[in-house]
Parts: sequence; C-alpha cells; structure tokens
Amino acid sequence: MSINRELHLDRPIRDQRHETVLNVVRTGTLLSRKGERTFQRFGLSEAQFNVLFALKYKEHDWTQTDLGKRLLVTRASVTSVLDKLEGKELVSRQPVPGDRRSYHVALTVQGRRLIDQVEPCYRQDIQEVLAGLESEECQALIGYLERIRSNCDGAE
Amino acid sequence: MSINRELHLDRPIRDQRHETVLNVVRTGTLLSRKGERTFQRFGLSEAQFNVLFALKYKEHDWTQTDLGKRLLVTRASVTSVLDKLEGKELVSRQPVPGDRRSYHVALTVQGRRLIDQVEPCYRQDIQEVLAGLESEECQALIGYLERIRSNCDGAE
DNA sequence: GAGAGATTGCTTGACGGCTAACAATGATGG
DNA sequence: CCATCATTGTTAGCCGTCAAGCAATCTCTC
Repeated sequence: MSINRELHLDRPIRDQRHETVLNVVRTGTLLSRKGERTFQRFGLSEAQFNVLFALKYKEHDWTQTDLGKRLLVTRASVTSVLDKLEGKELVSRQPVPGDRRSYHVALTVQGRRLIDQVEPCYRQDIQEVLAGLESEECQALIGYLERIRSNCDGAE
Repeated sequence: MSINRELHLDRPIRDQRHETVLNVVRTGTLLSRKGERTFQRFGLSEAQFNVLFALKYKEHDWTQTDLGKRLLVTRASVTSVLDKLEGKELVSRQPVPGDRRSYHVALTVQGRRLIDQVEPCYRQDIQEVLAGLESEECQALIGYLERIRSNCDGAE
C-alpha cells in the first residue's frame, strides 16, 4: 500500500524523494517490529537477539566496543543489554589477557541453545517478508539503498 | 558500502534475502539519525518534529488518536510527546465540542514559526540523501518497499 | 621511568517507544 | 432510562537509545 494511504494523508506527498525517504524509514520500522514479535515469543528483545545472533557467528573474540561497532550502537547501550543477558545467563564477560579494561563477550551454553531455537523463526520471517522479490530485484534494491547510505554521514 | 563491510562481518552474509532485510533496516536507521542531527539544532527530537510537521500540513482537525495513526505510534506515545511540546508552547490542546474526552491538537504561533524554520533544512537533507537517484529509480525503490511491507503484518 | 593523552566499560539522566490498566465519557441496545 | 460496551487520554513500568562524565587502564612520547 502506498505511503499516502498508509499514513492517512489528506493529500499525496508532492516530493517524490520525500516519499522515498518515508518509504525506507517506514519499511525498516515494520521489519523491526515483525522481528520483535518473533523474539518476544522467546523472551528476547530485538537488541538482545541481535547480540546473541552476532555472537553466534563471530569468528574472532569481541570486546564490548567491537560488539557496539557490529550492532551500530554506543558502548553505553552495549553495557545495558549485556547486563540483561548476563542476568539471564545467556552471555558471559571474560577477562582479556593483557588488557584489564576490556571483556570478551561469549555465549553461554544456554545462550547458544536459545539462539539456535530462535534463529529458524527469524530466518522464516525473512523468507516470508521477501517472498515476492526475485534475486535480481533484491540486488537492485540493495544497490539503491547502498547509494542512499553513501550520502548519509555516519555510514562507515 | 556493502552491509558486510559496514557491519564489520568476518564472512559475507550468505542469504541474499537476509542481506536485503539488513540493508533496509540499516538505511532506515541512518536516515532517521540524519534527521535527528538536523532537528537537534532546533532543540527538537525526531518525534517532536514529526508532530509539528504533521500538524503543519493537516487539513482537518485531528485528535490525539488521529495524530497517532498518522505517526504510527500509540496514544500513550502521543500523550508524552505532546506534553513536551505543550511545555515549550509549540502546540496546544483544544477542547472538542461534543466530546469531552478528546482534544484537537494545533500549532501555536511559535510552533508554526519553528516548523517553518526547520522544514527547509529537513527538505535539504532529503535532497542530499537522494541526490544520486533518478526519478525512475526512486519509483522502482518505492515499489520494492511497498511489496515488502505488504508481507509485514501491521502494515495498514 | 614519568607524564600526557586515548581508550574501555560503567553510571546517570533524558528521551520515546511499547503494553496494560484506569477513569471519564460516549454510543448502543433493550 | 439504564446497563453495557467502546473509545479517549493518562499513568506507570519496562525497554533500548543516546550524550556526558567518571575511574581505571593502556599507550605513546619524552
């Protein structure tokens, strides 16, 4: 459905670029919310899922700062999410040899078990949501979005 | 830049649809943040800007519930943002004849003056960010995103 | 070595999002 | 008229985000 109808606008948006921006932001929000509903069934928030998922597929050891870069949030945000996950014993902070300021973050056994349960549902969501798009269309979409991001300060 | 590099991934994402979803969410976030930096210069949050902008272009009277539908947030969220804006005397709640439960929300003189100042910067952001895309490309992008949203529950 | 500057993780406070519950009010059916 | 149900805005509690500032620690330069 068009943004105009979706936002209950009396008049259609005149600026096509404006309409494009609203479409991107709106779609991103809806995708996040779909994920949240799935994660909620496992007692996880989106931020908590993101941490577990990242840890599952990491190859090197990550400090909290590394995790923040991966998830694109500040160190303060990492701290609070990690406190929650550590309270549920899903992740653990390991001391880093040679740097007493840092911790390496790792999945616990329960954490690994949980993310292995959630992941199939997450992947199913993705397939559902993108069911209508062919591979070439995905590629084109990704290309457009990369070009937009290249004009946003803060993209790294 | 590709999501793989942007997220500091050790290995590229295998599932193209997964990569697509991450691209959409990521781009939406970056667009929001660009807006936030602009609004901040005027002492506004993104949510507060959205309210002022919506009120500027409304044609009918809107209750708080109407505003929530337009902005796609709950009534509770509208209440708190409106409290902030009313504290700064940028909007006012007007009693609705015939329904003592509701309020009509309107810009004050200062509110109108402020949104008129912010809007050009906001529109400039949009032009900058979408500078690289032709009209047909925007149209294609919008089409892809609408098809994705049609698969998200919660799109109205 | 010693001092200056960076970096790390933590804390605090503000913000906006949500859900759930509430009182007040409106609408509807008998 | 009245009982019931729906709707409106508010509140409280949780969450995650950020910015700003802190102490501890590392690094670099002299």
